[in-house]
Amino acid sequence: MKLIISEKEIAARRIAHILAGNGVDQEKVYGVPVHHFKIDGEDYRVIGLKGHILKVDYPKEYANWFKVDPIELIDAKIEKIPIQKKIIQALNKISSDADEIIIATDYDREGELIGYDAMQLVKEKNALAPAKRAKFSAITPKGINQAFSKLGRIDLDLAFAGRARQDIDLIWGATLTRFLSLSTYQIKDKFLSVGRVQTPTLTLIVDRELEIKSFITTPYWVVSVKLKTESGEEFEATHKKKRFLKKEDAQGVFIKLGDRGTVLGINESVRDIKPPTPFNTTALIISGSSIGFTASKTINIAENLYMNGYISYPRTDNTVYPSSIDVKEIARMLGSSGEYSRMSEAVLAQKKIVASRGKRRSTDHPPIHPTAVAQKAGLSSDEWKLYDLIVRRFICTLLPAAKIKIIIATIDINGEPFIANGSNFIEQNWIKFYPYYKRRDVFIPQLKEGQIITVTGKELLDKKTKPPVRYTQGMLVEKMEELGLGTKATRHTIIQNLILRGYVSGNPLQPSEKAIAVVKMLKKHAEKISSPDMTSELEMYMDGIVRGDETKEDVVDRSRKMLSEVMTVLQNEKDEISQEIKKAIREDLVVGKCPGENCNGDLIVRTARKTKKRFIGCNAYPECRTTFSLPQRGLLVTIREECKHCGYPIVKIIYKGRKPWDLCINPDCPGKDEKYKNYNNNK
DNA sequence: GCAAGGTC
Repeated sequence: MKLIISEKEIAARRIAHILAGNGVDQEKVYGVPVHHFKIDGEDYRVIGLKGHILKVDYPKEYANWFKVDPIELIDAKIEKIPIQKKIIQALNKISSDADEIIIATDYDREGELIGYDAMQLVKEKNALAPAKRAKFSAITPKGINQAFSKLGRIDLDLAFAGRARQDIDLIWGATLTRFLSLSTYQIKDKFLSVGRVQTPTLTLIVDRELEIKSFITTPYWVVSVKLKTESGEEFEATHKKKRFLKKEDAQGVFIKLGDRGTVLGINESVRDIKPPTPFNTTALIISGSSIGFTASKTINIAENLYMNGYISYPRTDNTVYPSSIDVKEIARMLGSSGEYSRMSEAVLAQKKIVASRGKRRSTDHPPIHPTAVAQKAGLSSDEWKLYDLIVRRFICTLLPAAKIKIIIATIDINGEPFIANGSNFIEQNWIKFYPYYKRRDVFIPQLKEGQIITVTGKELLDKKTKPPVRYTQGMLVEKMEELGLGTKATRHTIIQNLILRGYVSGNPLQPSEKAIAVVKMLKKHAEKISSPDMTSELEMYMDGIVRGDETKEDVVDRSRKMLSEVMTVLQNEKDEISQEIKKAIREDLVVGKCPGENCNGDLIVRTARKTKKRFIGCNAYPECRTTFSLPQRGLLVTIREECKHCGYPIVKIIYKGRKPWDLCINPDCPGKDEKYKNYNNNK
C-alpha cells in the first residue's frame, strides 16, 4: 500500500479523485477521513493532516514562570509536542502496512516541515518504507499527475529552515514575554507579550499614534466661488493658489472679487481607470475593511464560504489568474443567477476577455474567486456581503478600463486666477458593477475660452492641516505584507492578539498607554525585536540553511547569542522598564472624570480587596465615595469617551471571539436599553 | 499562561 499524506483534508480528497477518477472509497480511522483506491492493482491511501501536527515547546520543568529565570529559556531544550492527537493516532494505525510514503503537503517551507514531521512519525512505526515527495503548485489534474509521475525526496534543509524559525520564535517570544511580564508584575491573563511579528506590528501602530499626538496643525485659508453660466448651469471653482498661509493674503483676494469672470483656458484630457486586480488574501482583507469588517471577520466568513464551496481557497498571495482557471466559464456560470446576469453578459459580450493582473504572482493557489452560484436567501447577510464583493471583484477583473474625461478650466475674476475641476465618465465599464469604488462624476459645464461667467457667491474658508490617520485593520495588513511581517494566514491573528493583549483597540486601531510604553522601552533597550529587520534577517539565514551554507544549529545558536546580549541590557535597565510600563498601566486604568458633585477626581478601575472583583471608584476616595460596578468577565479597555446619552464615561469590554461592547458605566443611562439591544444583535 | 505558523 502506498500512503499519501497531504496538508489538509480537502487536498487529500482532491488528490485522491484526480489520481483515481471515480473509484475512491472513504473510511474513517479514529474519526479521520482516509481515502483509498487502486491503480493497476496497487492499493493507495490518502490522509489529510490539519496543518502542523506537532508544536515546539519547552519541557514541563520550565512551565512555572516564577521558578524559572527567563534567561534560562535561551539555552533550554526544546521539544516537539503532538497537537493533533486523532490525526497522529490515525497516521500510526494506517502507516504500518505502507510500503511507500508520499509526502504531498503544500510546496513551501512550512509545508516541507509539516511533511517532515509526519514522515518522522510514520518512520517510528514503519522504518523500512521509503519516503518520497510530490511537489505541486496547484491541485489540478496537470499539477498532480506531473508531481506523482516524478516523485522527489523531502528537502531536509528546507524543513530544517522551518524548524529554525520555530525555535527562534519560541526562544525570543517566551524569554522576552516572561521577562517583561515578570518585571512589571503583569501575570496570568495580563501578561505582556513580545514577538518577532507582533512587536514590530505594534510599533507601527504606536509610531503612528505618536506622529498624530505630536502633529502641529497649521491654519490655512481657501478662497472659493460659486459660478453660473448664461444658460443657468452652476459649478464651483477655487483660487489657483489652493492654500493661503496668511489670512490677509486670502482676504486681499476675497475683497477684490467682483461678480463676473472670464474663462481663460480649458484643458481636457481622457484617462483610463483600470479595473481592480484579482483578490489575494491581503486585498480581500483591505476591501473587507472598507465594508466595515475586521480582518478576522473577513477571514472567518471567507473560510465559511470556501468550506461551502462558494469561493476558492481564501489563503493565497497570488494576484494573477493561472491558465488552469477558465474565467469565461465562471463568468457564464455566474450569469445563471439573476443578481449577476447583466454583469456576466458584459463580460461575455467582449470579443476577447483580458483579465487584469496584480503585482504578486505565486503558484500556491489561484486568486480568490467564486466557484459556485450562491442564493442570497441561502447565506447570512454578512456572508452575502462578502460573497457579493468577491463576485463583483471577479467580474470587474474581466472588464475593460473605465474612461474618464478630466476638465480643468482657468477662470479669471478681476485679475485673480481660479480653477474649476470636473470629471465625467465617458465609459463606465467595470465601475457600473463595483459600488466599492468611490470616485464620482463632478459636474462642470461645457465652457469656451473667453466666455463670461457670473459669480453668484464667494467664500473665505478657514481650514487646518490634518494629522495622518490611524491604521485601519486593512491598512495595517497591507503594511505588514509590504514589510514582510507575518504571512497571509497569520496577519489577521496577529492583530487579533494585539487586541486581546490590551495593546490596541478600536477600528481604526488605537494603542493603549501600556502599548506605547512597551514599544518605547523595547525600542530603547531591545531594538532588534521592535523592528521588521529581524524578520528579513531571519529570512536571509533560512535561505542560507536551504542552500546548505549553514546548519539550523548554527543559525539558532547565533540567534541565542544575540538574545543573550539583548537580555544583559534589559536586566541592567529593569528598573526603568518596570517603572515606565507600570506608570502607563496606571494611566490606562483611568476611566474618565468623576461625575460626583463638587468632585474633581478621576474614576479609576480598581480591584476590591476582599472579593477581588473589579469596580470603578474615584481617586479622591475617601472624600468621594462614588463607585460603579463592572462586568467581571472580559478584557476591559478604557477609551475615555463620553456616552452620547448621559455624558458618563464609556468603557470597552472585549470577550474573546465577540464584537467589542461599548458600555456606559451609568446604570441609569437613558440609552441603556438601546445599547444592550444592539449588543445582543451584534454578538 | 509565553511566539508564529499551519488549518477548522
